[in-house]
Amino acid sequence: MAYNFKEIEKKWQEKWYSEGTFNAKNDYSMKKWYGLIEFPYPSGQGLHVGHPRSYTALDVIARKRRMQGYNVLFPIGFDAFGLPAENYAIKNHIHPKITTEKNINHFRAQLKSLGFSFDWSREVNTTDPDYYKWTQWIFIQLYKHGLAYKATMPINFCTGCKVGLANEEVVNGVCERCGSPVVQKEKSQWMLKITEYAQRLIDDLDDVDYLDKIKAQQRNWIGRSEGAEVTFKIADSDETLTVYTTRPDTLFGATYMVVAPEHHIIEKLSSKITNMDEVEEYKRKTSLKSDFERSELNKEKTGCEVKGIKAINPLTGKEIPIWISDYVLITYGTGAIMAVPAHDTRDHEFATKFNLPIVQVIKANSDDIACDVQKEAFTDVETGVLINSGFLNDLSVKDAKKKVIEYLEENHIGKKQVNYKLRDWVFSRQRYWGEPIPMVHCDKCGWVPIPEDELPLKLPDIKDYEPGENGESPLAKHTEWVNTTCPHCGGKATRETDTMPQWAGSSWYYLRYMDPHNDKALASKEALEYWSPVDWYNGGMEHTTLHLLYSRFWHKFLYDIGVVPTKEPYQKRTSHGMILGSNGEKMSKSKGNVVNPDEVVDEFGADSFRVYEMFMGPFDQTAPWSMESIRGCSKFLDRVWNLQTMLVDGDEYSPKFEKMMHRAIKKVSSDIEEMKFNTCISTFMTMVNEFYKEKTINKAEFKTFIQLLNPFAPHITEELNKSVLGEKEDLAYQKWPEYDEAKTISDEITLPIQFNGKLKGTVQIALDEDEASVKQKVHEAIDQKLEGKTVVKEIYVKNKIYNIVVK
RNA sequence: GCAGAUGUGGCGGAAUUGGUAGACGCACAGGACUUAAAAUCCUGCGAGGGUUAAACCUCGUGCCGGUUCGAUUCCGGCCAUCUGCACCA
Repeated sequence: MAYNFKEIEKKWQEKWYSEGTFNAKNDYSMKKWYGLIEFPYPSGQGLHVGHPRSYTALDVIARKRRMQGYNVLFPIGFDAFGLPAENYAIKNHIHPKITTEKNINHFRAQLKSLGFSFDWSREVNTTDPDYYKWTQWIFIQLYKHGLAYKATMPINFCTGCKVGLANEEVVNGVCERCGSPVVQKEKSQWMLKITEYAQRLIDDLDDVDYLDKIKAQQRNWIGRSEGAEVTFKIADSDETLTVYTTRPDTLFGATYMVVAPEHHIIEKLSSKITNMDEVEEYKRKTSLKSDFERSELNKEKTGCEVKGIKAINPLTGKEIPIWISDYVLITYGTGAIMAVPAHDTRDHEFATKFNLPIVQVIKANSDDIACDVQKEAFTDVETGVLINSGFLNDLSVKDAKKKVIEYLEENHIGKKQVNYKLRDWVFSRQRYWGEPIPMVHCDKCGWVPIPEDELPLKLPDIKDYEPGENGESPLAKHTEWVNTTCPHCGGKATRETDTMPQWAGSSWYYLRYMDPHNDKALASKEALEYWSPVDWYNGGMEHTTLHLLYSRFWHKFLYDIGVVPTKEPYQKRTSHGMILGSNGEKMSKSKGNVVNPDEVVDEFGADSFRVYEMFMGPFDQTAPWSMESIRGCSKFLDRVWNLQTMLVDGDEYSPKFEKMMHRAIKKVSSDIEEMKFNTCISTFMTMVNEFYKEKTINKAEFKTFIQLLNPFAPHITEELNKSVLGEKEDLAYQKWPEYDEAKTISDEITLPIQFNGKLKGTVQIALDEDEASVKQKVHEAIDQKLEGKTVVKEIYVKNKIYNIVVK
């Protein structure tokens, strides 16, 4: 007898969502739990089967928390600004607002069909002016506190379409749409000073419960390094060139310098440079490459000597040549390096190619370690000792670093410097479908934020979303919107026409959920105090270095200005693995391996879908989709449904199942906390197999079983609770089952016996049986196999194993 | 290239974190039920050898080496795959 999931699931969903069963309560005296999933971008393709993996996982936890008596906030919303909607609009001439609304309606219906316990009364949408009013408000606060500034930054510029492109739209250096070459074009952009928070973003990781791999990736991305800045004089000039190095100890070995092709020194000294044509040509070639291509190590090094100018090594006093090369990035450090080919792999490669001198200044402290620096750079920091380095000779690398920095500081030619790989956040987009940046430019007053009581600055309703000429935003064409008056002096002024990146809205959405309809503040003080921080945030590993870091940055800023009560937004962060197509590749239309969740729900039901996604593999690892395997989960739920045919009376667990029941409660309770959902499901399956084997289950066992299963398969279990057990109260808020530790422990143990670590037999012993007695039993069981062997040693690990070392 | 992860039967995976490798599921095979099929229920299922059947023996967790009474688990070195790299979200 199969259960009618179509009817049953629909019935419960209608009840839940019309009654608001799962809405958070406004009773701030209750203990709270705030669970968060990354709100989706409502794409035209609809929900991906990957979305429900994360949502089901946190839904399971949220449902368990309600049963544990928490006031649960488990909200949902839509991150709806973005490129795809805009590109669709350009192609099909449908306003992004319309497609976005349509897509959200589709997503909402899909999400409801899966029975997630979201609080739909708090739904947010980043494109709603009532929402982005506060995104703009935060930007203005950032500006007022000096954390938003204008800088000239390169954008990808398509030489064919004459428009700015996102990185994603650049494929192998050409425009995705027209195939024309893409170049880097300088443009004045809004930047956010995330680097000001770099140290705190590292330090405060100690106070949060993130997976270690997430912390590691954030730390590496921020990339703190300690070193020195050293200033090199340019011969016959007042100009200087400052470099950043993590190896100031090798300064005596600096035989040339390399600057990024964009470095300002080139312009400043252009009159002295004798091969400007060559330099310009190299710069032009570089502008075709991304930073990513430029930093690839295995590619052949390229470069060009800047002739006519020389730098002076401040320690040796020698003149050294200056080169430009694209492996030096303008965005890191000072955009210039001192090259020590003897002790840096990249410098060595470069020096070898262009025949530059290699001077050894460090040797190994042991003759056993080979180091022919003409052949290969010697980079070992631990075993190195300084040579050919004047006052640094015979020091270890560590001591030499210290001493040379002291020297540099005393002589005002350098200083100790901490550097971060993290760069400031380019916050401007030359696009239509984003939050307008609420700034006005006045010739007299400069940049002026619009008054806060005029927020939101609404995105004008335009029809031509085509990017403007020369990489301008589409908004730039709408002069009636652009031209305005200066809020400061009342004179003529123009609006900023760039919009914000999609990251803006998602950097603070978790705050809005706490009080989504507030029109006086982004959320009330009381709501922020009660709900902060998010207790558990789950999302993809791919968001670790961008979204997660950006939102931590914004949160810390809001903390600094007294808006939020906690230093960190998220107390705990976990991640889910991607779901791949059945061929083990990423799902994509072109590969034809996309699974539509609607079809799966239609064929197997929401509960089967949810159980399968939890069962398919370890939660934080990628897993391929399998239509065959989901059938197994659907079969499992049929077997659960049919347990009712073997149901007997009983208020307590029967002796034959008692241990299994207590163990199951213990295991499922802790596995959910550890996100080991796959082993929860296998526990349920094993239990059902046991009930089938005995062809009986009593009411007490049945009740506990459906309670444990409820967070995973809420519809079928609520139905069984009502129709079979006749309960009036839904499972959703019933108390989570408890177990008795004493009843999970066996008093008898099957003890494995090994010879040299290999299993040779087993023996039954009592729990904590004394060793002499165990030894006797083991030898009774195994002695015949010991014939002809010499016992060297016997090892007994209490209640675990008995190993006999034999010869 | 840099950074983070992963590698166990035909397949997805489990293993109390150093202690019986392969739980649970899929696929497959056999049986029961049925006129029959589907569904359902029951049984078997790492490889090789061995036995009428068992017992039993050997090998086996990407590869090479190490530590240990004992290694999927710890250490060193390789190889392969996946994810991110700042304007996709």
